[in-house]
Amino acid sequence: MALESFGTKGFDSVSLDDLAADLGITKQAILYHWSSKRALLDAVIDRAALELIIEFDGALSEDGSGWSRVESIVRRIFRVAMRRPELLGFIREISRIGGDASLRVTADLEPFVSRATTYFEREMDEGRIRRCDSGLLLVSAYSTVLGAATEVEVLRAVGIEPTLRSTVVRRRELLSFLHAAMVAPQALNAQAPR
Amino acid sequence: MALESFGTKGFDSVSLDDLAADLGITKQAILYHWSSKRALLDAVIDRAALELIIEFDGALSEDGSGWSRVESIVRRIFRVAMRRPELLGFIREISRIGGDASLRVTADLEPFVSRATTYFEREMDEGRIRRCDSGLLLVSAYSTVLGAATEVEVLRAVGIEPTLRSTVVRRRELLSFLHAAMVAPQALNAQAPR
DNA sequence: CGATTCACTTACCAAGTGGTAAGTTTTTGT
DNA sequence: ACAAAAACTTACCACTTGGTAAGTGAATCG
Repeated sequence: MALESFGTKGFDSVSLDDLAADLGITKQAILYHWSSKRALLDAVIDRAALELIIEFDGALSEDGSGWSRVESIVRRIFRVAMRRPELLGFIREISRIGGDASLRVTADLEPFVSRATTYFEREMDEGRIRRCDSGLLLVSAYSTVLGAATEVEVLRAVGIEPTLRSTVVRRRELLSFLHAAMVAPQALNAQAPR
Repeated sequence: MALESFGTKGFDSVSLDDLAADLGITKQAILYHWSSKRALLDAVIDRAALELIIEFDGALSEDGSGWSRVESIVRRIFRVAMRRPELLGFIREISRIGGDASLRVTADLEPFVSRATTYFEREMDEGRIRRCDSGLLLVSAYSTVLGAATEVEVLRAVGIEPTLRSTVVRRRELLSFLHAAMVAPQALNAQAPR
């Protein structure tokens, strides 16, 4: 699948010949279905965005509120990062390519982003999440989770081998990190920063 | 400079001819100094790691303790992300390339990582930072800051244009996020980010 | 049945790719 | 001053790139 190659090796590093060879067909068979490599990228973007939304959007509709739902999303992201690392890698690759590709993935994911920020806003209104800019909170949480889930090399640099067991530990630590960062302090005298 | 191109466009997307044209020389002038494109990459890795260490390592030696020093590092990362985005982008690119390149940057940055985790451990011992795995804390903080500083497309997706003013806001929000995540509850009384 | 459309493949192509070989200018050491 | 080494350039080369043109066998349709 093109998504896997683009996500792990990068768009420019994967030739149509490579892709075709993996699929056991010829490059021209690909160019028959998509008019150019760039058109193929657009199709892959749409597909990746769809899969991401399917993975995560459900968590926003789940029962439970406040922290428990955030926890649910984080667990899903970790699951995706473990089972489909190329999906998250692909989104990052698109960000780097920039231009039209970024606009496309942004547009594709807009409904999900919109739902997530709306959800955060409501939780803040009800005092279950520390008040702050919901968009920035989403970015912080996103990049924190994505980092812990995908920055394999960085993890290795701090002496953490990406084994299954360490992933469980990592997820627990991260949830604790996020919990501390996001959840509004209950104690009356404990003042939130800022 | 090769670092800039590799960091923004990706290693495979930048040809030696492109690089040479930017520098106003010929491709073979590059291949005279480095035996291959790959050898050039190694040199750029070493240089990038050196510059990163110069930028950040000083913050670990600064006066102040606990949160104030973390804040100092975050401010430095933001400064680098604003002024030299290609540097952080390059590190991410190396992670994606993987293999020997990753090992090299890991080895280059090891002294800094070592100092940072040691610092965290001490702060935890003295109760100024919430106790947790220091390596994972570093990764979480690293990816959170790097995300807020560099994930321009993601920020755009949540409706944040990367202007100078928004960066200041973003940094303040992020410091607040990190403060909540890292600082031990007991230490909340005295120091909160402005 | 025959024609047409579909889903390819084979055969190319011009423009690049990293890299080599050999020649040329510039700097350096004595 | 002059040779030698350094720092290039020009000229190539084999190979890969995305993309085009034309042909081919199988399915579909009237």
